[in-house]
Amino acid sequence: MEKILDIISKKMEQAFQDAGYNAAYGRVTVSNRPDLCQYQCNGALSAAKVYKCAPIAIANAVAEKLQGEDFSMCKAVMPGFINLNLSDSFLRDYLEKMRTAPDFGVQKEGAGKMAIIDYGGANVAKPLHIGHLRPAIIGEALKRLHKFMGYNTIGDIHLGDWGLQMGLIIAELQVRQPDLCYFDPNYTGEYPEEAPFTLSDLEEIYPAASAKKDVDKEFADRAHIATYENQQGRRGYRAIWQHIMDISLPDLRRIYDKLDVHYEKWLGESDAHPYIPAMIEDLKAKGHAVMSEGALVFPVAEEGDKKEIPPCILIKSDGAAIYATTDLATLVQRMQDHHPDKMLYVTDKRQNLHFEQVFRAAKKGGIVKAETVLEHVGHGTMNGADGKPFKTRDGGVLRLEQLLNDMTNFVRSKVVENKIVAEDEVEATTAKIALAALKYGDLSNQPTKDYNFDLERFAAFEGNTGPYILYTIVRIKSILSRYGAWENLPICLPANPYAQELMLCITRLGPALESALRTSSPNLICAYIYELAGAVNKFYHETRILSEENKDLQKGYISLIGLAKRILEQCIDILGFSAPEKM
RNA sequence: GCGCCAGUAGCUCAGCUGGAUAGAGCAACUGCCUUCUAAGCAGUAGGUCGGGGGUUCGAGUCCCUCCUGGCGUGCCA
Repeated sequence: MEKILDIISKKMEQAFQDAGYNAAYGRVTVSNRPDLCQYQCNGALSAAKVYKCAPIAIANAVAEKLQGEDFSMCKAVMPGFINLNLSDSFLRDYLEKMRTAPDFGVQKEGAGKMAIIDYGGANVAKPLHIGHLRPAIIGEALKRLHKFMGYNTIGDIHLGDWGLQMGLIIAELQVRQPDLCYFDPNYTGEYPEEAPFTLSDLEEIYPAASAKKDVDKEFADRAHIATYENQQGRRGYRAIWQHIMDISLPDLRRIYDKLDVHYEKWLGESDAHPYIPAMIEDLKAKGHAVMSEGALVFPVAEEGDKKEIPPCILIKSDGAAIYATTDLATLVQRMQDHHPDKMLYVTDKRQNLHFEQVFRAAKKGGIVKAETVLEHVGHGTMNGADGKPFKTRDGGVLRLEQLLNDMTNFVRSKVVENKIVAEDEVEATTAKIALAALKYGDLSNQPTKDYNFDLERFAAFEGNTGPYILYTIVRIKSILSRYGAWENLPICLPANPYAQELMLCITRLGPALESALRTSSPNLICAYIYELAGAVNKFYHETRILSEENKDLQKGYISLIGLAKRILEQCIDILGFSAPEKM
């Protein structure tokens, strides 16, 4: 469906033209003075400069040309604004079309296109911690948004399973259990099916090894060698690597499931490895890859750079591949397998330069097409309530699962206190509210900004929070279930100002989703549904629905809140959570 | 040094391509439940938009400069 702003802008542009002015001045925007009008056009003010006459004269001339039954008001006011109100019938008809159209008539700009969203970035052998929350939540929301907007989507977790951390674990394991067959270069038999370590062993080994490499240079060297040898396919190391994968992945999946975050592809850096040699040869042949300071690099600096862009390092001086190498090889793989039109990387914003380098190399090297969209969605850091980096009491990093448990426990106590749901529904309801609190709390911030995590504020049952949105939906559900069949009732004319405001708010769905997509900003969806929920609650408060005696009017009311409910549910589904029946 | 980002109410943040009176939430205070879930609604109070210049009829928004904080800046990811 065409957006209202586009419809009335066209009419306004025509009116400018009819009045003898450039049509480009006719752009209409949502009013910033809702007390005066619904929509406004400021074009006469800018036009006045060019045509050298009073803005109000232009506004008057244009307003006179702009007539039609779509408007209940079209008025020029000082100093030269043109204020517009839609007619009630236009509004009703537009909403009725939204109600009956698939996906509310939102324009599917991604139709026929493929988008790959790379988010998560979990490392195997390391427990998920709070640093993994944002990419998971933001990435999942962006993926669902793309899907809703018509894209074919693939979410890829892009595991960290190939870098130095694997070498560190291998090296540390050798220190602890030097006699294992994996370390015997002459061993030719089958390796045991059972790993010589457990999940909790791994979770202890990695941080220990990581700390050791900073103080023990000899150990660090061994870890680098192990990294390289593993990448080269040393049998025993690959067997250990497989054990690590087999132990880690189910646990990662378990926690992502709890977050309602799901990946179509569980590929990692290791999967890109087979693509590296040919890619390197190709880049060498094209003259892009050159030796510098002992490493093979791809210079990506360009004229006009404001700062010095270091070259993209392809092969380190010790022979091993690096992050940039696997990212480029992953692009080769993705282009071959899926031919994506767009790829989004959701990671910490501090990796911005890295992606700038990789993207430049990918374009210059012909790995992706010139028109392939590559975007780094760099997110900020989640800090503690005090604004400082989030630490546990003993100074460690808080596990993601612990964070989720804390939130769940907090919410459960409130759910129990409220006594609205039956005892056997407490857990399911709690889980939904906790997830909404956590995700909405995160997603309502701009992705790029750091924010402070405050459990009590996020889970607060009032204000701009996930629970507030859920509560609004639950209230509507309650009315609809008492009313009965509501799905096929037509929208009626706006019978009161609250209904009108709600209807106007509903029409802004499409633009809200579009700008969220365009700027990769799920927070715009949050802002939209907060506004919509507010409009619903005001309407709810001011309008008796179930006791309305005019049955046609009542049908219209029911239809209206039914539409609002469907939109709210669609939006929170994009954000990655859902509403309970009661709360 | 260079580059990027941020600085808006006591706190946490919105503010779309410059436009009419800078908006929410929390905290504070005040009303509204015998009536569809008060996890709600309505209201009061609170701001020289980091400082200073400039462009413009008009600047939180654009340009310059300074201050403060964070981050990045070739072999980690």
